[in-house]
Amino acid sequence: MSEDKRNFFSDVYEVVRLIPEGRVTSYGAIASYLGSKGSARMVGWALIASHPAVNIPAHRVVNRVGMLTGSQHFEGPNAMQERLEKEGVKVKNDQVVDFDKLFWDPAKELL
DNA sequence: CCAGTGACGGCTA
DNA sequence: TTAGCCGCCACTG
Repeated sequence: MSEDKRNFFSDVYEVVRLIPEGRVTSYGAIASYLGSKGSARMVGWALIASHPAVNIPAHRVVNRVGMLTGSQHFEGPNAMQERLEKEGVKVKNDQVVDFDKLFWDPAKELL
């Protein structure tokens, strides 16, 4: 594993950890903030690699429509949804309710 | 080395 | 408006 890639991973972890409770963001937003716009897949891939290794609220990261596409990669098929609801984020059919209101853009909020 | 796949996103028909 | 295709980047077979 190259140093560059590891740096990218660290950046992803840092941003994800900065997400406030009850708020969510998208892979593309993080990718864009890190300068890898268009490579949202890398963000998701980084989360997979980080999931068992680093303790980060990956459940607060969803796709651009607010769908819990990665719920299957968690401890259970609905672990991600339950965690979100536990933080006050309502989820309906693997899909975040009021996603546009709960959306947390690192490029704006974090600035 | 080549082809297929994937926690995505934007564009075109 | 909704549905489908292509592009990104790294990994696996």
